[in-house]
Amino acid sequence: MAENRQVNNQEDKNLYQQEVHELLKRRREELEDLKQSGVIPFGYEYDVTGYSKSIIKEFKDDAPAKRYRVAGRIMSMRKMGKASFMHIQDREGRVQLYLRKDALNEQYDLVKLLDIGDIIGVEGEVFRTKMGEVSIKADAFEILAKSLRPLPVVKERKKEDGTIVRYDPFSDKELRYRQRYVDLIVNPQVRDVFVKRARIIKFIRDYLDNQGYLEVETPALQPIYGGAAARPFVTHHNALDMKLYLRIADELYLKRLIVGGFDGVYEITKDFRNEGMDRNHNPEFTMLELYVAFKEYKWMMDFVEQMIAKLVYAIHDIYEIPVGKNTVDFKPPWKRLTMFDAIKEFTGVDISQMDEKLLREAAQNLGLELDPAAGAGKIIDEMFSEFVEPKLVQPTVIMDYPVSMSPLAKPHREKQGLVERFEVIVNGQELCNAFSELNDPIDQRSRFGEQTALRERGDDEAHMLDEDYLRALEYGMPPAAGLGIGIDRLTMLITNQESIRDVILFPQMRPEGK
RNA sequence: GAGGCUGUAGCUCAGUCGGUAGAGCAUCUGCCUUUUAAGCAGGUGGUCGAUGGUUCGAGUCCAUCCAGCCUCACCA
Repeated sequence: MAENRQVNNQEDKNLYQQEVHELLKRRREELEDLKQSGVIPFGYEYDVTGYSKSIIKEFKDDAPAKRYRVAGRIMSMRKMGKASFMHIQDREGRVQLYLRKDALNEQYDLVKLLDIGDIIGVEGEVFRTKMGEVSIKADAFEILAKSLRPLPVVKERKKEDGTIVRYDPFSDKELRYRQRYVDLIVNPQVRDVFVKRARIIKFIRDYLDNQGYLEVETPALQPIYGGAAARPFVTHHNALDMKLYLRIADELYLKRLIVGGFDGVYEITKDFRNEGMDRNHNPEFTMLELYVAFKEYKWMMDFVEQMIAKLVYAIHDIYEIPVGKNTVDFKPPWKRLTMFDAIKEFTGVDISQMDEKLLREAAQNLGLELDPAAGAGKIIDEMFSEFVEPKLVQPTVIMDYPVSMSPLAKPHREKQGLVERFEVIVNGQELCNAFSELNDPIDQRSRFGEQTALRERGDDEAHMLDEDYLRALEYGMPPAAGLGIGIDRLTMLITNQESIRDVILFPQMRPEGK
């Protein structure tokens, strides 16, 4: 009850502000004026025959004028008494309109009721103005949606060298994320990032489909979560009266499908992890996972290298792209280092023969502060994260990880205590994670046992024992290589965005309170 | 979770030592039929994030809270 009242108060307040605020009030009055004069301020359709950029591109000064019907949002206006110029924005970009009284006759009176932000449809001939801009001379227009809120006005000026100066850009990050629709309208570069994101996902999907891999869907609601070390979101199913978790990874279900006889499956979907948020973490994020039967991790290295390089080329037409202050060259082959060699290269310390005690000493000599509970694997990971990872700017494959950090990966065929796992590091960050999949059910059970022990010691991110997954492995899973790529971070890299919030349309935010 | 920075008009921002809240754009009125950050003249518009305190007086100083960003921690 108290909650309802609060909501109502909030609604009242919003209504009140809409009533009172001068700019909102004015637009509502304009809307009434339009209705009074018999104009429908929210049209039903518009038969569009041309788009801004294409129209401008196809224009020829010496050819007969072409007619088009265009539709878009008014982004700027210059009203000059009996003639007006405006730019409308459609899916391709912007085009200038020229509206004059002697072409529009009595309809010209409506022009004074148009605002920046309104969506209109316009019909007319293309021509070039005295100042040289290809424009559309309107002989009719319709209002398709009257805008009732003032759009942030971003003015642009083209300098003589062709570069565009933007004045008063809509730049408040909080407002941009909360009102992404406004961000997309006024910041074309934001739109571009999300178009690229879509192209990235489509490229990957096409690439995998063309190689014969099957796209599948596995449960997002899971009774037992697994496949990664993370805390889950918990929910409840009413009819079954049971606790369910939102997936933190797809891995264990996809490998069940490898058991089932599909020999190449992938999924591109949302995972959910109940953790802190920062420039690299959003509670829901998009993962690609791929599993290929009868292959192992070195095959997967070649595969990822090719796929990512081709992806970068498909998006940018070049392998070298700017990432932050650096230029990253994705052209294969990429440097490959074992984790031990990488640590040796950047710290001068050879840890390949060290036991936990020696490792601890070596780490402390390098100035690392260690949790006393940290085991050998954790210490190695710390050393790597601290001294190596930040320095790897160019794509680098790091391989052969300690077994204790990889409970689902297959033991290294030659090196005791390691698994056949690799990550690709770019610009100091993990781009993907992959390994030869553990298919020995006895070994897998004992790995789960170690995780259970960790869980009992209070590590709530340790893996849960998944009895059904073990049952599946006991039927026999072919050897397989698996790969995980965070699509959001991949997109950050390829579009050179420094925050995950800039590649997610609606990033998670605290509730808006006023 | 800790520290730092930020919050002033629809947007982008100034605001000095505590002394009657400012600019540009948007918006309104008037003029203007090839303008383009259109122009010219004149207006409107503010719970200074919220609450409390100090003070004769707070946008400014103090405390608490809210939101955002950054760094660290946690975490892939």
